[in-house]
Amino acid sequence: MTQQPVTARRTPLNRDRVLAAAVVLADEAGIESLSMRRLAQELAVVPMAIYKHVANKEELLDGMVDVIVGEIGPALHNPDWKDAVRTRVLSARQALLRHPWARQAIESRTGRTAAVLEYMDDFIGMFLVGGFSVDLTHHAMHALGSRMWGFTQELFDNEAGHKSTADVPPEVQAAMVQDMSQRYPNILQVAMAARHDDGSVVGQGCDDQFEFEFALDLLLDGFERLHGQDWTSERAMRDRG
Amino acid sequence: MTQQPVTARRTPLNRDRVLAAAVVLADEAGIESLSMRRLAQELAVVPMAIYKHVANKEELLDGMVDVIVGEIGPALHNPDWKDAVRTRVLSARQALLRHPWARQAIESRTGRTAAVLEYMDDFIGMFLVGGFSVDLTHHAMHALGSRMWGFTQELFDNEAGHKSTADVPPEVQAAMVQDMSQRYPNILQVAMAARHDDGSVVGQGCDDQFEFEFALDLLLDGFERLHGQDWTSERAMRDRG
DNA sequence: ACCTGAACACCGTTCAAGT
DNA sequence: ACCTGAACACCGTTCAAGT
Repeated sequence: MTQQPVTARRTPLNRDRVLAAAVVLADEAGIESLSMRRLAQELAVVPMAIYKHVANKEELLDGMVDVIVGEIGPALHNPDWKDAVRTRVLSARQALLRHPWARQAIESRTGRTAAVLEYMDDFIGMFLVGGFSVDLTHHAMHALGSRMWGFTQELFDNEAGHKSTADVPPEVQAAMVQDMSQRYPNILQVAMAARHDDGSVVGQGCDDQFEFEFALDLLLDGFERLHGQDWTSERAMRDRG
Repeated sequence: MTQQPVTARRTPLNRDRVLAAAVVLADEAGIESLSMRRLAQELAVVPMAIYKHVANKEELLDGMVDVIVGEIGPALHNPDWKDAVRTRVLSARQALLRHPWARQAIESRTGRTAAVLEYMDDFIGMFLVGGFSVDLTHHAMHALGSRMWGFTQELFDNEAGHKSTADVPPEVQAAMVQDMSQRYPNILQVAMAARHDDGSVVGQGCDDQFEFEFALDLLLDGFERLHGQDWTSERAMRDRG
């Protein structure tokens, strides 16, 4: 029997199929490998066919971010704002962790799509339902910044590259530590203090999830304190001078 | 008299001249316009000549980040850690604001150059000199995240594009607000509450510097509190369960 | 040994020629 | 009217041929 043509050939292209394929391609080959031409190839389609469903590459990336936002759990209608916000941020983080490229994509977007605006609107709603003033909510959103999307700037690269310090000869590793301790004594101290299970050097073994929650809770506790004392930006600006 | 050849022709190329030209080009034409070929043209040099001074484009970007880091004021040797950190972060912010592309460049770098490591080492030193435990310092650095470099994720795009809401007809603006108030009522509330001098809509009129300092101080106050109660990550993890 | 033009293997997107 | 091949105007980087 003859081989069936790939499904991509049979079912007609549509926006969702384009976006889904783009997400898979970015997941598997990395965002730097995502090109209109490569994507078309993956869809078994001529490059220009994609332009029927997204205006250009920018719109493709917007759509991909929308897909990720769609994977974030819904906002809880919960009077306990702290729990609601915390839960949703950690849900966003889970979605982000499934798609390593998403962080960079979100950072690079300048405009905001409808899906993103909806997410933010819901997010703001959690503070307001929790009794926050519009004023404090505004500044809290700014303070959360990218943590609203479940990510933080990493201190050190923990991407591919040094997944295994095992294949570096121990004497070379020792020399590196020696060198680091002279050049960057403070970094070394901090790196050594961070628990590590594998005896590796910098940027390893520190628990990203713990770091994320540490910073998140620090901010949430701060918001709670300000909320409790009826903080207003006007008063804060007066106090500052 | 004959025109002198451009200085670029006469003084031989070196790494610093290449980096300086790249910074100027990115400042003036935007980071998206910075290509090896365009940079070569700006230096009145054949494209391949640049490769004598930087291995590839990645290294060029690394070097450009180093230039910006070099513009940040030195760390203060100040027992008042809070003042020292605050001052330096705001100095970093000034440097960043002079080079709009720098934020994206820093975010995109995975490895860390010597200049960046030095900056971080100095930065850590401010906490240690201030009496912080290595443990708390570690987590504080993570919590600061990109704020260490003087930037935060913007909530809304305030780049070029809507510098003047003036040229949008008022009836169109009114219709947009009407539409927003139905779709994204919470965003609209927050946007309206943010003071604005110019009667514009979303993302305008909110004082970025105030927002930055608000979040920074919230974190610094949090660090101070934890420091005062001899916080340790071990205890925090035990408490969390 | 050093320098560099041409070439290679790509891009995103336009456009006119085909059905 | 729709689709698409070829073309355009770029990329970063390799490499061999020139000095």
